[in-house]
Amino acid sequence: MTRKEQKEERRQQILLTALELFVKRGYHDTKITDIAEAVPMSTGLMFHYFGSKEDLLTELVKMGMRGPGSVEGKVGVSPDVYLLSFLKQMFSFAKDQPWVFNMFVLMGQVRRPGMPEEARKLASSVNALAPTVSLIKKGQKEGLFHKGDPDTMARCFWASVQGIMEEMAVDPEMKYPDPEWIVAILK
Amino acid sequence: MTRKEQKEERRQQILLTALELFVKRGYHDTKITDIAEAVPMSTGLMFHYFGSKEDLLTELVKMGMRGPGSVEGKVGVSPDVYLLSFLKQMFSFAKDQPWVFNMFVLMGQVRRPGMPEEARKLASSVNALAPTVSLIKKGQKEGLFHKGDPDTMARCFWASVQGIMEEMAVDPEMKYPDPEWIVAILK
DNA sequence: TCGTTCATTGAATCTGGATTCAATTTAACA
DNA sequence: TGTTAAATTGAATCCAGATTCAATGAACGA
Repeated sequence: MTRKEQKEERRQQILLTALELFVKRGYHDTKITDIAEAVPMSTGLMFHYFGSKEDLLTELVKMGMRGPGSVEGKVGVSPDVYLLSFLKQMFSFAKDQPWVFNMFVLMGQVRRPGMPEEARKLASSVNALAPTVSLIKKGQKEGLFHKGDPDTMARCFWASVQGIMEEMAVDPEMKYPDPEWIVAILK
Repeated sequence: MTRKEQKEERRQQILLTALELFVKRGYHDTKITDIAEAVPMSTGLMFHYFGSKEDLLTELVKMGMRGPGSVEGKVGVSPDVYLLSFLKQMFSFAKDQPWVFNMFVLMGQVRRPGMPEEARKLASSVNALAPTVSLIKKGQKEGLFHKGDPDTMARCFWASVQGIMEEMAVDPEMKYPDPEWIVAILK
């Protein structure tokens, strides 16, 4: 089955390359040709591995959904510490595992208007908010977080994180922010 | 000169319509046809007013640059209060002057990769950060804000604001966040 | 070694929109 | 009212990319 493994590896190669380009240049400005060139591989061959540019994006989203992404919150860990460590980990990924970081950014971007419907719906279907909402409620009960609608707070929190991560993705020069700052939105 | 005024008004009409659509659906997914239909006006006529879709975007950016946008910080007002009132104002604009709000969001979006170069460079040229940076330094001196690189802090602050505003722009249902939460990033 | 299947290429299509344009209508102004 | 510039239309054209495809090469099993 070396043949099949070979193919799977090539697929992965394309996915990773596309991920990087999509995040760096934006989906619409990344031509199939650009990805092919970066892999590298002929343009036509891209379609041997993925049915279309949209499919490629969709696959990335699916990959992102399988990933470690979610914020579940373990019992016994206080909510603020938990979110903090999540952010810390994500920032550290930015260094040694850029693809995890990029994936996070992409997942956020795909939800925005103007992105292909299928991928968009998929990405929007994972309600990443829910776990955070209950984490926030818990935090409020414990007096760790300030008052306010937990749902709105959760959205603000992630919207901020998304904004900051995108800033970082676009400008690798940018210094890493202190995760504490971001969690402060809830405190 | 009624003729000229008439034309200017029509131009404005197009700009406002485009602004709304660009923010709601995204630049790439908004076809010239969509704008024309929304104005309403024939497709061809659009090019009587603007040379191209990119020009239209560029004009919007120029308009945004003339606007009230900047955060200057008056002497005598403490930095945190100042930023707070800026956010409050922006949120209230979301209700009665959506175009101001949308413009703010657009200016942020245009800086991102994948947007037309000309508009992108233009929008990036206004260093909106500088005033905030000095505001932050001042705030730190007064002990209002926490320690940290002022530049990074400013970028995080605005990236968060941008993220949250986009969230609001996409989902008008969303409840308004308390501006205090956002300024908390700096405290 | 031979045939078969999968990988690969890149030039030729195809297509969604942006853009153009010749023709038509409108309305300011003499 | 006639003249003329400006507004307007929408169908035809153009073009950047995505997508297809016939041809070629490489590797595997019998």
